[in-house]
Order: sequence, then C-alpha cells, then structure tokens
Amino acid sequence: MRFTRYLVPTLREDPSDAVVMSHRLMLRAGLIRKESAGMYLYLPLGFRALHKITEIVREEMERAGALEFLMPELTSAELWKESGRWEAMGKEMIRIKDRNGLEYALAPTHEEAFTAAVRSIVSSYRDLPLNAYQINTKFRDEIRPRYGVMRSKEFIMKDAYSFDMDEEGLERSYQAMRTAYRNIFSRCGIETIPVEADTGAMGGSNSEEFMVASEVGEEVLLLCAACGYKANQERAEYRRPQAAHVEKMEELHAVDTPNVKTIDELAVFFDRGADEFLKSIVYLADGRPVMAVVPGDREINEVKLKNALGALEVELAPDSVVEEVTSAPVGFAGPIAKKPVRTVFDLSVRAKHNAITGANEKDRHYAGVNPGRDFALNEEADITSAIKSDECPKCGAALDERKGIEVGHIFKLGYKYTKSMNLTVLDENGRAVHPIMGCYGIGVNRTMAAVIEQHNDGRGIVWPMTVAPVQVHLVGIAKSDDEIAAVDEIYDMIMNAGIEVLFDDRKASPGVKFADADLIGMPIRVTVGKSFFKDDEIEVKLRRESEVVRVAKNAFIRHIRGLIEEEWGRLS
RNA sequence: CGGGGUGUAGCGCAGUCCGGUAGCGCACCUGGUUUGGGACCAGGGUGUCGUAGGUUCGAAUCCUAUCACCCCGACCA
Repeated sequence: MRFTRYLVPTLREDPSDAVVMSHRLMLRAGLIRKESAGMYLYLPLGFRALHKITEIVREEMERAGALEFLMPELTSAELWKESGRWEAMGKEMIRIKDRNGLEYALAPTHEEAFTAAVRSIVSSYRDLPLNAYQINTKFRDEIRPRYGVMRSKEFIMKDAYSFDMDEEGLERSYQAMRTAYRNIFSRCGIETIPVEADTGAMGGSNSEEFMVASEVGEEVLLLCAACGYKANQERAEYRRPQAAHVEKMEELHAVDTPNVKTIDELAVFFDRGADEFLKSIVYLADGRPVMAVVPGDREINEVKLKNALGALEVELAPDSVVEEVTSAPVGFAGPIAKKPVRTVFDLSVRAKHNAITGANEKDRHYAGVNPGRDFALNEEADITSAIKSDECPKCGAALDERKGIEVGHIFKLGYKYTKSMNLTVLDENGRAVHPIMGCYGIGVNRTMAAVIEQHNDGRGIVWPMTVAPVQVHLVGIAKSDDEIAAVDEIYDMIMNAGIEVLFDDRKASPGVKFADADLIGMPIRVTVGKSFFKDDEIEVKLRRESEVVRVAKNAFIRHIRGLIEEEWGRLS
C-alpha cells in the first residue's frame, strides 16, 4: 500500500484529552479516532492491527476445539428475564425499545443468548462437550469511560461458553482455555499476570483473570514474590497478625466525643493509631441492614462482604437507616449494639484489645473495648481488602501490590444458566440433565491497547511482528524520476514476495518520513535512498533496534524474510 | 451521581477579566527552491467562537439555560 493512496493521519502533537500512552499513540499514529466519549472508530491501519489480534484469537480458539458463532447484538428482554438478569444487570445494560414498544438490550455479554441457542440446537450428550465462541461487539454503559479503548462503552470481545456433561468435562474445557489464553497473549507479545479473581455478577466458582501490569490499571493485584500467589484485590486473602499480648484489659468505659466522627478525627482526638479503632459500617444487604466491623485502618471489601453474607447486592445504608440501627447520628456506630442487627466481624477484629468504637449514642464512643467480652464474635469472616506488605495467605511473605488491566477472564460458571434457562440434554440413559458451563472472555481492543502500552518508546509504537498492521515500512528518498522508478521497483519486489508493506512515497522530507515511521512503528523499516543509488545497498532496520543493516538488492528479500521469521519466532 | 476544568480552523492553543472587523504555531491548498531525522520563500483561511435565548448600537467576550468533552471522586461514617 502506498502512503499517498492510503490514509494515515498522523498527528505531531498529543491530543489534549489523551492521558495514557496507548491512547495517545493510537490517536497520533492514526489508528483510531474518537467518535464520542467511550466510542472509537478504527482507521484502516488500526483495523489491520485489530484484525491481526482477532486472527490469533481465532486460531488459538479453533486449535482448542472451539466453534465460532456470530450472535445478534440486539437481544430481546425475554432472554434476560429468563435468567433474571433483566433486573440484575442494572444500569450498565443499554436498553432500547422498538417501534412496537418491545424491549431489547444491546448485549453486554452473551451467556443467555448462547444458552438459549444451545438449548434449541443441542439435545444429546453426544453433542457435548461444546465450546461456542464469537468475536463481537459488546455494549456497556460505563460509569466513566476512559483511557481510550481501554474502557469504552462499545468494545470488541471474544467470548466463549463451554457446555460439558460434568465437572470433569468442565475442568478439561477450562484447562483448554487456560492454555489457549496463554498462547494468545504470548503470541500477541504481551506479558500477562494470571490472577485468582472473584466471579462477580456472573456467579460461579473457579476463576482466573489475565492482567497486564499498568500504571493506569483499574484493578489492584496482590502478588507474592516468595510463593507465586497472585490474586486481585477483590479476592486476595491475607494472614491476620497474632493478637498482641496485653498487660491488662481495660474496663469498658464511655468517652464524650463531641462531633468527632471519622476515624481520622478520632485518631487525633484520642491520639491513637487508626488500627486501634473498630470501624462499624452499616450496609444494606439485599435491602436488609447489616453491620460490618473492621479495624479502623482497614478498607471493607464489598465483594468479600457480599460473599460472606451470601447476598446478591450490598450497598452502604442511607443515613436514615444508620440512625435507626444505631439510635445515633452517623459517626457513632459500634458493635456493642442496643438493637439487634446482623453483624459481621472481620477476622482481624478478634485480635484487638482495648479498642475504641462508637457507642451508638450521639457524641459518645466506648474505649477499652474487648471483643468477646464486650460483644460476641458471632459471625467472623474475611471482609477487608489485602494491601501491600500484608502477609501472603499461602506462605506468610509480604505481599506486593501492582495495578493491572484485565485483558482476559476465564471462569467456571456452573449450572446458573443451564438451570435458570432450563437447558438440558439427554444422557446415555435417556435422562435429561443440565450441562455445566464455563465462560471465557478476551477484550480485543483492550489487548491491542495493552500491546501498545508494553511496546513503545519515546518516538512511538514498536509493534511486535505478530500484530503489526504491516510487516515492512518502506521509506523512499528519491529525487529524480529514475530514482523514483528504482524505489517503485523495490516496492514491487516486496509486494511480489507476499510481504505486507506500507510504502511512504510522499514528497516529504526524510525527517518527516522517518519520524512517521517511528511513530507508526512497523517492525521492519526499509530505506531506499542515496546508499542504494550510489552503492546498490538497501538499508534495513528493526524498529526495536537502532542498528541499520545494508543489504544488496539480490539478497534483500531473503534478508527481510529471515527477519520476519525470526521476529515471528520470538513470539510463539 | 458529586467536585473541578475545558469548549475558538484538522491538531495544539491565545483572545474572554475590561464588549468594538477572528488570531498564533503546526497541518492543509497553489507556485517555486529544497531533500538522509519533523526544510525554505511567496501567496491562500478552510471558523455556526459548543448550542439556544437574553442584555447592548454592537457579544467569542456580559447574563441565563442547555449540551458535549476531560480530570478527580463515588459513599469506609
């Protein structure tokens, strides 16, 4: 493709609204443009890169035995009502009505659609196991789209759903996907950190997220360098320190604390560390008030809390509920309750002595609070988030904390959809049984952004060979007609060799061309200029290296073929 | 949803306080000279100053409403 006939609108300056590197470079290299917040269009070069990624995904999915489908994007409300997610999905799902008032959702995911499809197509155990997948657009009404294609309202996802007769089958399907995912990401040239994860709104058991470490990552990962434990913060466990030995348990006594409410204020007021307070937060779990009690220096992990309570939904209670439960204004809640309310204590509360907590009375706190003596630890659970330097749950070493972007997620769904939507097949004995499901997603655009996050330098993108829009960037520096014809000939040679090439045939100065070549970042740059016209040598340079190799014309094609193969080999 | 900010040419921005003919750099178009790391000369403005209303002789500028976009936060008592 000739630059002058192609469309590569590179930008010299950073667009002002791009804050992360991948977003900036995608805009500047002319790969994408913003349509509006959270919606991006792909220009031809960007789309080629996206294609390269989807091709890798496709190959690995096929290799793992998955079958490619294409599902409708517009999904009827009926489908979602069957599984109960018409309500559960909430505002994240974009809903629309047709002219007759029929309701639809723009699919944010396709469990229901695939379950219904399989239900109507498959009826025998002989058809299982089945892993059905698609590469398709998903719609989510994100609270706040940001970081370009990293978090957008509309994005491309590879989603796969496996159906097996039993748990052993599911385990095989799951492991096949684990392998496929590792292959996919390594072929794309990105390093991922697989971590244990919560199964979220989808419901299920076993789960692994494929994270890419990044400053702008939206998830926090806890990693153990000693034993390799990896989990995201929603899920990460940690060991609680042993109870410190105390000389003497103080008497429980009330202290006037006029208008002192927050842990920070209390710490100043009492001149004690935040960890010496017990923070008591009132939540509504599926609409019922629940009190969660944790050390003052700890964050409540709502995912863990939800799981501990067996609730579908937990949210902070409004002030009115807090006042009713604690008989006091907000800021003075504590576990020494006047009114009975379900109370969950974090595992670390047990070890606290002579703590301070709200007295469930305006402007008063209790000091000398001792768990077990002053209140019963009826319900204990892990409901706080692990943080940096907490002890690893497996080996006790200090955990490290990193931010990450999720590019893939695999998990065992179980029977949630096959039961709620009544998908059955007949087994060997002619009995109807519910297959067990697994679900496997990859954010394709996000993967592309992750590739760029991991492969760039001060000048621009440094595409890995496997996902580069084209393999070779040919820069022609020709003046006379003869020279132009000579460069054209090289261009034809490359094309005829079946090598993907972008030929910068513009009448621009060399500096402009080199700068654009660096920005766009094709893996191999070929320069045909004075060294060719004088000495018959073509210059070949890898984008990721600075060394320029001069090659004779008759050895040239062989040379770049070798480079392509070599680069490809590094990534498989 | 809360807080902060920004909307002026394709991109980056000035002009707004203090109302008086729409600007700068890059990009772009025409002609010419150049050509190995973002050339130079000459000419050219491609604009609903986000939108709507108001004040005024006169509004990018003041007032009101509204929309969009960006950043931070989203309940830890």
